[in-house]
Amino acid sequence: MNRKKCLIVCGPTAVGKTDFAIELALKHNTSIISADSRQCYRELNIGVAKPSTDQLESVPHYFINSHSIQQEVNVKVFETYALNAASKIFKGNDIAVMVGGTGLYIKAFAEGIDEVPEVNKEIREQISVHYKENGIQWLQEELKLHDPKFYSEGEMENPQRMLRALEVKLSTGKSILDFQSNQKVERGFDIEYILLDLPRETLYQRINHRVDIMMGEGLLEEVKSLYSFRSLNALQTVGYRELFDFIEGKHSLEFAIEEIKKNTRRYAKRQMTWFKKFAGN
RNA sequence: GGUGCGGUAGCUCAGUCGGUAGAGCAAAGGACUGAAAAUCCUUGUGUCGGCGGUUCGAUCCCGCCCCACACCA
Repeated sequence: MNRKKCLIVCGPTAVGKTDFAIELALKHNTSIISADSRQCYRELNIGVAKPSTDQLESVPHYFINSHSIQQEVNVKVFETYALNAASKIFKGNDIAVMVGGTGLYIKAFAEGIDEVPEVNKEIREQISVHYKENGIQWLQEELKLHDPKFYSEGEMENPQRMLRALEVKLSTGKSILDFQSNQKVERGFDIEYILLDLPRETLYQRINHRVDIMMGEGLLEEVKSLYSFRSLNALQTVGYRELFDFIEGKHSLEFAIEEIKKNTRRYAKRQMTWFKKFAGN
């Protein structure tokens, strides 16, 4: 029996991953698993640069429009979903195509992510409330008290990591660091990375241009229609946050658009640090 | 034409009572185990507008010139 293979197309935003992956999937007569933490939401469209309707009809896609912004989607959800999708695809194909820009999701799919028991929802909520009221200093004190291992080894200036560390410790009694094995799992299929890249200047021009196109397509109207959901994780997204600020009168539309471009460029830069590592393997 | 105020890092500016300079933003590099388009870390040499003068030494003081802004004509 043939060994199955997943081709993972990665690269910074606006580099041309979508078109490339469609061609690749058509060539192998297979399906695509998206590894994008925002395109999975059906309520998000213009701002997340989804494949076109035609493209979605030409190749079956997984993890596009598969969730609602009101659902909790995270790296574990993605890992489970993507592995399931891959096994479905491999029933009829030797090749699967994955494409996306979310480095952590790709890593979880390719190398696995350690199992951590569900955290207690109430604990999570309480921690969140306390943090909002008392700031990072409170988190530092709590971790010093409850999770000295994380306090000495973890990222003690990074609220998101600290929030997670604290909720895990208080829910399970163990430090999050003790759940982390740093072992890659064996997936039972081969993985080949295809890194798409462009000169920085060209990429930045494409990003700036794409933002203008999104505005022309009605991004502002889409954002307005989602305003009441602005506090959801799914809406902590470049292109949406900046326009929420504009809607609230914090700055002009021109400024918001420049911010979207800038934040997209920064995002692309962060993506590259993930993909350089993948491509190096 | 005259007067005033400026010309310092890509941008906005601070500063050096004369010993060749530093913040914010931008930018670059990096990290990443249930928010990841998130979150966090690191990185600051630039003819201190030009040419002269004074001085051991000038970005700083003096002179002239150029440029910008404001006001007066």
